[in-house]
Amino acid sequence: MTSPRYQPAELEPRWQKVWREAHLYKTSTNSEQPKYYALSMFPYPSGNLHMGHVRNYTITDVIARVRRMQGYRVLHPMGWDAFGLPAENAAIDRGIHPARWTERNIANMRRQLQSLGLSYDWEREFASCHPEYYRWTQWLFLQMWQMGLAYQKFAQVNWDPVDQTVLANEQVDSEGRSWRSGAKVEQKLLKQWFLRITHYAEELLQDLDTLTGWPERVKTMQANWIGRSTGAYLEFPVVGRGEKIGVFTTRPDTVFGVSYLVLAPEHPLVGTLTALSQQAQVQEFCQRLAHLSVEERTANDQPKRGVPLGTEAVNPFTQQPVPIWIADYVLYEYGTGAVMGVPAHDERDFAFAQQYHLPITQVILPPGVVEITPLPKAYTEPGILVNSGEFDGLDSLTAKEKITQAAQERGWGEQRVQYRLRDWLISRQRYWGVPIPMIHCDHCGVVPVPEADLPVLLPENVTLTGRGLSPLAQLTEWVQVPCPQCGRPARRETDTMDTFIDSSWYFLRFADAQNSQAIFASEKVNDWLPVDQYVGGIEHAILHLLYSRFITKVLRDRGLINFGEPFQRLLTQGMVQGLTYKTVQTGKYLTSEQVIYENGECRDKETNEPVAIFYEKMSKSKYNGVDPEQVLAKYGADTARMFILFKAPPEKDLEWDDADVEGQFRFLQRVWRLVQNYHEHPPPRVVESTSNERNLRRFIHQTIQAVTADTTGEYQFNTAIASLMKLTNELTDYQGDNSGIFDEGIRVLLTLLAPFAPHITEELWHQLGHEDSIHRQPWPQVDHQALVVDEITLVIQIMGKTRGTIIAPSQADQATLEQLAKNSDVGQRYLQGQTIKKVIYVPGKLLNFVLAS
RNA sequence: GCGGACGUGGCGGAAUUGGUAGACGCGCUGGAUUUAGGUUCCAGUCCUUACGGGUCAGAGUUCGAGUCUCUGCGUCCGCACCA
Repeated sequence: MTSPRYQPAELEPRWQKVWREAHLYKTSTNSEQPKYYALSMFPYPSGNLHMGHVRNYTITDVIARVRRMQGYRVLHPMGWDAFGLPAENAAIDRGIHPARWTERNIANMRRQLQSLGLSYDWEREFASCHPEYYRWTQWLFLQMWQMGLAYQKFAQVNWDPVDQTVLANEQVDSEGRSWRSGAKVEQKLLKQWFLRITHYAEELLQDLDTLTGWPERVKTMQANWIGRSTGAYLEFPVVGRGEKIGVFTTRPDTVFGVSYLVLAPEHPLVGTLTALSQQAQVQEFCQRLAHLSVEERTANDQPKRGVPLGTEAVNPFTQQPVPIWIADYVLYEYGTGAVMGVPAHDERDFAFAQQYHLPITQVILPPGVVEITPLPKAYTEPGILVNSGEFDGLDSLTAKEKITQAAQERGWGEQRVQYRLRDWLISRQRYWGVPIPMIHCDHCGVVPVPEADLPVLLPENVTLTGRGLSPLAQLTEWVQVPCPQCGRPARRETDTMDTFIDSSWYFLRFADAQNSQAIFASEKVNDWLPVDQYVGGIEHAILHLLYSRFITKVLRDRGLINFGEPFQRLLTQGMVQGLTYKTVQTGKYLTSEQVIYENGECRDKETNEPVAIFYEKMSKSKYNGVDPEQVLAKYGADTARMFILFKAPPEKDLEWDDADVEGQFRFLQRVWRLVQNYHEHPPPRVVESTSNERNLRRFIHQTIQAVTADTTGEYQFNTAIASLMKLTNELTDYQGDNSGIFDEGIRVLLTLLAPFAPHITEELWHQLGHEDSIHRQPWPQVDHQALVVDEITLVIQIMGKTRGTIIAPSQADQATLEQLAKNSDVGQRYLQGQTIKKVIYVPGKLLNFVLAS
């Protein structure tokens, strides 16, 4: 009798079809069961799955499958983050309508996902570009408008010259480049829509402490991004005029050391406060700055440049007049857009004062220093106040309080908390996004589209060129509408929303995905949410994860949900890296076919240039990608899943290695053979239990314990699979004299392996004669009786060094064990003629003899 | 500059949280099967002939340190003129 060979290409699609037709992964709504919501970040439908997706979805799938077997009702959905620029660019480049391009991509990626054997409930699928979804995105925007959280203002905004749109601060990297196009971002003054995320700054920061299931570094990044600082708001009256200049400072204790004030060049007071004599110079300075990119302007190593306005303000504490300047190092967007210059105690002010020969007045002495000597650089640490009138002799900490208090009492200022976080700019001058549901009327102003008129449909017939105005603005017929309030002719808003809004609430919609009457039923969302386990890339540490937390709090305050944090546990999976070839000198990326190995060195076939080989994140431009479809075709989904989970722990980067993929394929074949041999040559049945049998049973239950811990506590799928390999080896080597335990071993192995390799386990399960799906089996329970041992290996240490082990009865007491140890070979060798000063006994583990030296 | 994470065989990575360092896999070495290559199976694989020595380096706490503390070195990541 020949056993069938393991052929994933045949059995995987076969089982996928069976599961689909049986609705095996439909979400259970049995409220008797505890709920579990396992979610991967939904993908942008670019057209093809990459390995990063495969890793992300495999991790979440295992978690979902384990919970399902453990008796939870599991929500494990999938959808599409389907608005965005690539669709529009495809339309411009290839003349395909974004909607059709997107639908086609979704169809292909859905097929790819299904071939991975992922246990999604496809009945809850949706795409953010469908009106059934985005009408609720618009509805959400209207709620925020009513709450005063959505507003329009003129602002210096980040303009991406390549994608022809504005960007949020979060979408510009530290080099001043667009997160998407990589183009250097320019500054433009435009009227734009914002969401008032700053209203939640304090809560977004505070609640980070409650997110115990989040990686520390994500929380740190968010905390830094929010950037809370405490200090004082102080006002300096302008000499001879009514205006006052308000500044924010974290160092009110240095206020007696102010030798000038600086406004940001964009500050509205610049115009009125510039003296006639300085007008030409100031104008020229501002114009020069306007031409600089953010990066050029804010580079740290640049000399600080500025111009005096020719007017003065009075320091209320000293009654001394100080000159007012404008300078490039003061940011209009932060604080009040104006600062007090204290050169002695601020590095930037020090550099500026030196350059323009402004006075440097020391008002803080380092602890222990009593005399003022000229400073070589700014002293920025706390210290003792001098030259500060009534506050002399106080330490910085106390002085901060007292001076702020004094300012408050005398009407010069107040205590203030300042955040680095800015409001979220959501206007996009692009087509493929959610139309902002607002109407501009010359008589009524900005008027929201009535809820009954939602959705504001994105018009289909549009010509996309990528140039000029926002595409919607060119559709005169679409733009012209009667005002909902007065009925007179009015214009639609032509900007669309940042696609990050779509993804800031999609996790809520999955709880009630088909609702056509409301954004969702609150009781369903309150039942399923928060997400128990969220899995995605670290690149969203700030963007998506901060926005989602914000929107969740907004909906809570609107009374729609009863929780304030959307994601209980967050797992940020590492990158998938591919083997990369790059020429050493020219830095050119090569394919594996373009290189040749000579004398152990790698060289460019064409130029003979030396080539560096290393691992780097997979990407098309680096020729280091591995196509999931090809891997699936060659080894099948189970092998791909096993490899990805085994090669590295989920948070760490993963180096793709074909040899290791082979290794996983071999392992699955060993499992296959084990089961074939098992039911072809059934071992004889014996009733009595032997020590051999007890050992096997203990091994089986140790494996259950280990795999359960690795898949439900800290996720360590690599060690879970290692345990399954050990069990497989143990069962393969087992010289069976009783079949009952061996049966149990095979059954446990297959059920524990099922979440990782769903197809092969289902096939083998049925080969063993079972009718029901293995994925409906309960998770194996640890029998603690089986873990009990009658003999233990006790470690013998002498002075803390391991010198050997002894086998001892597990019930033996310390005195017995000590005697056994002394009589053992190790004892004879090391303890002869020595004085034992002390014995350390760790029950079940070790005996340590401390000798008199 | 500020903040965070990390440093273990040839490689990816384990180590019940202070108790036999190197599980599991890859690679490699030898052997068996095979006409051969591949597959499969068996044995070995931290260094050292041994005594011993080993978790980036150095110090400390402890009966005992990969694990805790301090110093230094190195790598990676985030933020960066935020007043």
